[in-house]
Amino acid sequence: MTTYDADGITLHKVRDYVWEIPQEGDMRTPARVLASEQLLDEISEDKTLQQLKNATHLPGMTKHAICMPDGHQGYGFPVGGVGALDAESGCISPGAVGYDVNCGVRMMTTNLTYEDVKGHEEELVDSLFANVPSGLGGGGIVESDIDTVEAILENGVEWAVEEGYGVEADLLACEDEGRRPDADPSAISQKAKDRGKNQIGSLGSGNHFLEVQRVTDVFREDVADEFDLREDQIVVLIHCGSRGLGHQTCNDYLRKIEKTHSGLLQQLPDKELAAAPAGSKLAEEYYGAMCAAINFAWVNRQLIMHRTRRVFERVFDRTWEQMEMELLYDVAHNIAKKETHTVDGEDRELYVHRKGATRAFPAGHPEVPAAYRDVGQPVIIPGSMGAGSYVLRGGDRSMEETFGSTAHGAGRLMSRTQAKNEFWGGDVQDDLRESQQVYVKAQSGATVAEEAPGVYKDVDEVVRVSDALGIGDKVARTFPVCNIKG
DNA sequence: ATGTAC
Repeated sequence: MTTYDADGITLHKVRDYVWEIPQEGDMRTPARVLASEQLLDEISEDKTLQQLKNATHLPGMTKHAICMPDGHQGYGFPVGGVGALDAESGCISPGAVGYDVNCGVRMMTTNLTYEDVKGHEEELVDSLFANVPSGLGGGGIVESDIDTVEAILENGVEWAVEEGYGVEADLLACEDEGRRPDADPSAISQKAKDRGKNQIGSLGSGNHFLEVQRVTDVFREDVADEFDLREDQIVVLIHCGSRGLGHQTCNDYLRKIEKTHSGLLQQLPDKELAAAPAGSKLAEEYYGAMCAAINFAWVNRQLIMHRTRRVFERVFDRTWEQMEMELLYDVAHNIAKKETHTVDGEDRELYVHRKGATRAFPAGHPEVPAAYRDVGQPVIIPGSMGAGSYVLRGGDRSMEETFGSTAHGAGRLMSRTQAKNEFWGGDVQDDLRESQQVYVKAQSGATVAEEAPGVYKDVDEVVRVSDALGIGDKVARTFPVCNIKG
């Protein structure tokens, strides 16, 4: 049997791209890493494998804890991690969802081609930068009060459409039609609501961005047709999350859960995995709060998308309807969701934690929107500013292999601090502009350095593994035209 | 990711 030794943790090769850490000691299940040897070399550089192993100690872990090909170290639980925990006898863990609840991406298609945009890059990037709020701290598209925040937490994108920040069709291209029904605004603290009220419609900082892209390759013509994607087409990618509101919510519940469920905490190998037992008051409250934060992040992306339509109208002097600027899909990267999965022939209710992982339901799944049900749900994988991004579709093997999930991006190779030592933001910007015709505008040079193309894994390799495993299949590839960030 | 610090 082929094995891989990573600093005290031995992985056994199950088959191509599937590696298993066998169950031992207090592990409740084995753990699996889905990666090529090249990616496994990178994944074993930090604490990812130890964190994955630790995750198998969570009560109710089902089949195995999984690390995606883009996995790296996170708070307690790997980014690029999937953990399906029994929703009746298991638990729910905020650290396995992530601080930025419903950090995610959406892609909007257009009928413009690269030729239409060439020569307008400067104007476009300046106008987007001036009109889409970004960076740390406050200032969003809507300045609101607590009542408005509560309506957003309760109603999600429905609120945005009622207020004129979108159209009915936008709802259909969103998971749960843009509204998580289990949201409980009363479970979100006053402090979190205060942080959220002047950040509605704002990108934030870090790896969050808005990018105008062109489609460079189509791999599955039939699926690309259904997604309305074709070569040379201009599309827009928006990557952001729930800002201070989600961050505060994660923090609030970690502290409450550590205190109330200290007995469970003591059984876990890492305090950062703090979890609330299924059925407990805190598990219900956290789930309601997380779902409300999910709604907030959806509205955030919706407002930014709508503002982008307005910017395109001014720059190209046509209406957004004439440019057919339609939402392809919106995917969540950081959530836990109650889902029914078949495990050993039995239907089970599970809290599927996807932290830096994307739902990738295949063709025929009833929760895939009708427009995509015949081909599988769109999966959007942002890469770096120098490498481009991918659109996949949920693969036929995803339900069996990964609880209907795949990777979420390229995955970091180095920490932000390390990135700032290696790169200078201004140089990165000049390089992208001169050698790749990519126009980048950011609030802070440090953010550009932190997000330099060189800090990311090879997105082609990540996607190749997803495709080879049949969990997310390649549909199209895009390359940046201009990018704004925090 | 984040009012970049409990």
